[in-house]
Amino acid sequence: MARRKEHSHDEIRAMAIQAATELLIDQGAIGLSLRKVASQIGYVPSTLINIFGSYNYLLLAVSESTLRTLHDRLTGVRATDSLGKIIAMAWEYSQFAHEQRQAFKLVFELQLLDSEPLPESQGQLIAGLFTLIERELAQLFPEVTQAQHLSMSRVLWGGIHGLTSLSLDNKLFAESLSLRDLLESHVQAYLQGMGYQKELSCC
Amino acid sequence: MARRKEHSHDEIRAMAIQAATELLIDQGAIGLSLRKVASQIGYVPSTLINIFGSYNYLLLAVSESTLRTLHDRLTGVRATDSLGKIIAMAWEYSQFAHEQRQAFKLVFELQLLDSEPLPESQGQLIAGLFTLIERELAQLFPEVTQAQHLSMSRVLWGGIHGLTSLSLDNKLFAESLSLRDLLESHVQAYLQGMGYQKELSCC
DNA sequence: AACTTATTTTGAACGTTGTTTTTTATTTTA
DNA sequence: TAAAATAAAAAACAACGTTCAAAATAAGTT
Repeated sequence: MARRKEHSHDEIRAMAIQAATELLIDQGAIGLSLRKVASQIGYVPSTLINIFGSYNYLLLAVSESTLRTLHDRLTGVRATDSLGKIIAMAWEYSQFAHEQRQAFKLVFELQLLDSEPLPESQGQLIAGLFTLIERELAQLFPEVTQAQHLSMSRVLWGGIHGLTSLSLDNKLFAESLSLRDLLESHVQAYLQGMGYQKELSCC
Repeated sequence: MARRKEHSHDEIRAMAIQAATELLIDQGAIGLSLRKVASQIGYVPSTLINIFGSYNYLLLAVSESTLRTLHDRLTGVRATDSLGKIIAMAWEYSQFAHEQRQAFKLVFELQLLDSEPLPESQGQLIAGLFTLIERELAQLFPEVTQAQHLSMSRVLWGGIHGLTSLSLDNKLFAESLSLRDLLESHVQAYLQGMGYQKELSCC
């Protein structure tokens, strides 16, 4: 058979990504498969393989879509000062992770084969998350080099990501502690340790 | 057929865990399967299912073994002071993760079904990692409550784990920065921000 | 010692997976 | 209109985890 031409390839791409995301949300990662996605949108496995290249690349497209949504959520965060903004973004990051648990985990747990190189777009999307923090750091530490902004943004985001990931799998083993407080403690104390003083005249 | 009785169940358990670990090391997570583990040790898939309960539980046993090794590595760390010890353990943690990349990822990415409850032993093993840091925090902050030691240990370990995980997947996007420096910056600055002063008389 | 009963490993079967290859139907081109 | 190119579907394939009935050994009984 051939070319029903009801939908273009780009349309099929979008349909597949959406169907996969929905399956991921209400069936979990275990309930997601190429065949289910295909049947969900009225197509057949081999058609999706032709379009995406492989099942892994379909999952990568889902991951990319998730990252875009996350990035949009983070740019929407507002706060009065840069410190508050970093803390608010940290909280937004963890909230998103909990709301879209399976999709979030997919982003960081999907592993491609050696024959499936990671597209640069995916890397740029993650790097874009770091940039959001670097911008605020430039405000907080105008006297410091950009290389140090880079370093600090990695440490900050690494901690935010680690706390979020562990919390997501209930591996913090501290029921009495709230994730929000942990995130705030991390950001606040690290920046303080790096020399940040909240409009404070001291010594 | 039955009861070759060449090996006890415990022996088969150990053989399977070791074979799985070896497959994991030199074939990657993709090259690991119940059937391969079985054939590697001269048994058959259903035998391993009888013993472990499911393939997932076999993987959980591998994860447990990995956690034990990691814990042993961390307890072997020596340093002159508590701050140095935390930093050294952070570095040891990340080194182990890179050396046993696939096994390390398995620990945090294995997801059980709802019908497969997580054994308490697994939780206690992870909690045991936090305890190692709590002990040092008690030395550094003798005046502070245990609840705060708990909180600080989570923040510290969350950051260490996050930086390590991102580095493991090349998702830090900062080739110029060394993981070691990032870990040290994290631990040092956070503790400083929390009030730690390295034998310094100030103000 | 022979027979019966349990026990335990196995082999075959099942349903599902991603992927490859072949077939078939449609569209485009000559 | 006929031939060539194209694209979707169907079928086949190999591998997976799991289940289940059969088979072979061990243990227990007479």
